[in-house]
Amino acid sequence: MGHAIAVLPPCGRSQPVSDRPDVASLTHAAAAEEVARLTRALREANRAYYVEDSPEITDADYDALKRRLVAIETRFPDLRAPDSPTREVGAPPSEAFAKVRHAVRMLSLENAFGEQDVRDFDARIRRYLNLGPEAHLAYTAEPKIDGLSLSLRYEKGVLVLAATRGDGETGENVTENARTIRDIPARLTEAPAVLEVRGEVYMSHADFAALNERQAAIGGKTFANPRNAAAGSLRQLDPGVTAQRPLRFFAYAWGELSEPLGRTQMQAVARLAALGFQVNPLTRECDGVEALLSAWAEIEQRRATLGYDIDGVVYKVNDLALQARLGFRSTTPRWAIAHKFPAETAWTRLERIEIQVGRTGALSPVARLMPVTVGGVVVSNATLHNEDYIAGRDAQGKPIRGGKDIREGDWVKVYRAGDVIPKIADVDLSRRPADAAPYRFPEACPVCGSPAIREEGDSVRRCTGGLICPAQAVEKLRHFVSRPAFDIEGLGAKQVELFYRLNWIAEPADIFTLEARDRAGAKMLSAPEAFLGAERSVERLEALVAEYRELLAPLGLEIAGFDQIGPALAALDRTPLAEIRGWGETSVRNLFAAIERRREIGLGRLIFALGIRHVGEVAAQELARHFRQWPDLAACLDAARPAAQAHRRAQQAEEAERRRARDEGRRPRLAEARERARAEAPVPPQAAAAWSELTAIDGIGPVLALSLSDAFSNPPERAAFDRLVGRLQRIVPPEAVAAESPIAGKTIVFTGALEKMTRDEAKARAKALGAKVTDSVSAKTDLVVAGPGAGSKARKAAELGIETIDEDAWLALIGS
DNA sequence: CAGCCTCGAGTTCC
DNA sequence: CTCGAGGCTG
Repeated sequence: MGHAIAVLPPCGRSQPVSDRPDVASLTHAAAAEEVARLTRALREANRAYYVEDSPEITDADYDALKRRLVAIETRFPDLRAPDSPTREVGAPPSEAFAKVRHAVRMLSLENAFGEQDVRDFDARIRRYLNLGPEAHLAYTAEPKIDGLSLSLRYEKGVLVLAATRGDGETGENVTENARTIRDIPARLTEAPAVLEVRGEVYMSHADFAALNERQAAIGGKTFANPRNAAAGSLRQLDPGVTAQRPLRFFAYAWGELSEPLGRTQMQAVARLAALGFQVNPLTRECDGVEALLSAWAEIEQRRATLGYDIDGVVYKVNDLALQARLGFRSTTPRWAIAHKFPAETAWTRLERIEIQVGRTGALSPVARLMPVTVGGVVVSNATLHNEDYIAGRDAQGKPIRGGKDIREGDWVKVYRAGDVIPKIADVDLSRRPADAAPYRFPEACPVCGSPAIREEGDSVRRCTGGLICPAQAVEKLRHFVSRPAFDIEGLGAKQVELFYRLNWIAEPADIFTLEARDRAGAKMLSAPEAFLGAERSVERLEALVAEYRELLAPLGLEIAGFDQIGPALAALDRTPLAEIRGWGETSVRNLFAAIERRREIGLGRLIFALGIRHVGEVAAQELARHFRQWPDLAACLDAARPAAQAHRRAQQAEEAERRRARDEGRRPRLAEARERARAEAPVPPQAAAAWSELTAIDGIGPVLALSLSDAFSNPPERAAFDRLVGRLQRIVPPEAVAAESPIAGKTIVFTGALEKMTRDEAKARAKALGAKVTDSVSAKTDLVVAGPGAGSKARKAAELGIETIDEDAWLALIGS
């Protein structure tokens, strides 16, 4: 069984750090010996990594060694040498936790906020499994604990690894800390050879209150709520501190297993309890959706008396074989959902509305609030989405049902959507100040002053400044260095922003020349005077002085007036980065090494990093898989340009026709308008071919194709791409997906009825195995799976001589 | 052509 | 985490 998408290596296998005795049980002599050994190993690894550029051990192993050394040094402070590899400057505390890959991804859950969502969930599952509305379908219901998820790996019954969820794929190794939690057994008897138990670490209300009292008494920091207290406690560098914190653990799921825990969710949970884990006593089996809803109501009633925080009820399909059939979407299982309790709300005053400018130029209004506690957290900002949201109208200008226009000075009801994002639920009109005026949304970018335009049918107003706009430039850079993009260690959002403001980096390519400029003693991209520009208004000058005062103070430079900004920038320009306050030899060396490492980058990451509108991680990966080489992508886009232009002209013609028709009060003749535009400027065949190659890629439609074409044919933007690519050493094509699967890279068509699985399932399986599923048979089709009742598609396949198999042969082929 | 599903973009707080 | 919208399916 197992819905395990076991493409990732099991965590912690190659590094037997766990075989070594607990730090707590080490003698001083043994510790000293191990410190010497770890120090040697880390030095050697550093040398291999930085000097020879050929890492001898993996990052995870390196982190594991380092983590062990930190633990020993924490227990025996006298063993911490002044030149210990753990003393690297600038490494934030979280770096001390090794990163570990989960053998089986830790997913999040889809949320349901009302009865209807739950009924939709049930209906969707029935549809997917081909079950009628009356068919018996059992679920489980259990309280959703408000803590943090943890994965515990047991090998031969011994706890070898505890990892936080992280991004679901990679978490942090917190084994030493987890060992101090009473509910987490260090050893299990009669456990499977490999067992990954997943559950929630939490703190009870009573323990939380006592902890905060203790913290207050010793002048330590107190926590806002039990969840933060639990998170803060688990992520202590010193396991000794974690041991003092009253953490608890409920088990409710599992990752990699060497043998099944049972046939159903209920059985598996019972087995976890039998193995010695705490499982939530309110977990129960529910027959059908009505039973789920009454379980929800009952658990909500008992919420206040449980003694720990819960934020909803989790429903799961009980039968594990059905869970396996249902499988996963990109980040959530199809067989589970979290039915949330209504969010807590609080009233406060909206002080003012500010506008932020995003990477794509979107102007987003944010409400600055009088700080207020909502659900245990102090909230001082809330999103206002867009212009219409504030005005209380929808995109068509019609008033939103119950919508009110939101004004500065209003009293507003705040809640945290999904317990995270603060939003405004209501406005108290009776308390509105008499002088409150409707908010006027700016029609120019507040950062660069360019016009901010709202395209027809679009809900957001966008700054048209493009790369001219500093806000957009910074946001693009932040996107570039973000985790799913270039992910340069030591160069986070904060740093790129600083470097941008100091004029050391203006575009991605500049990151790769920074070290050379630093060495040459001239990091700035243009002379300080030129960078600061000529005359300005008095207010602008004051703003600049304030901005640079704040920016430069942490670097040890005091700014009193405008005249001092230039010289300060010039002084920084000459000073090697390693000598600037806040930086050190080691952190600078690490930063430059991290930048060097990224001269080799996956094509998908590169495409995503460019920050082209509509092109996210998935589309970028899809493009990379198709083109495999950067020049091929660029060539296709160059070739497709006339077709893209034609597409845009056709769109504009359609739009114009729509407007004309509306004015004249007749029905628009869109096809005609399109046709006319097309006839005026015919598209060369190569361009048409390139355009269809593009739009034939899974997930790439005309909007994405146009956006890509725009980016590549806009000269300044294209030049920036080319400069960046010129600075890279190697662009790595994506790994062929599941190359070992018999259908990898093939194009498959399903036709007729399928009896043993639904069409959705069959498609999902085929995609997971690296195949492309389409629904029309063509010369490009590799395989047709025909069930009973197959008609024209099967005939066409036969005509074209395409391999056609039945459902049983298909099942045999994919091995299930 | 109309729903449905997924992806992309923007946002908050610690 | 949510909303809007792009793309695919029927």
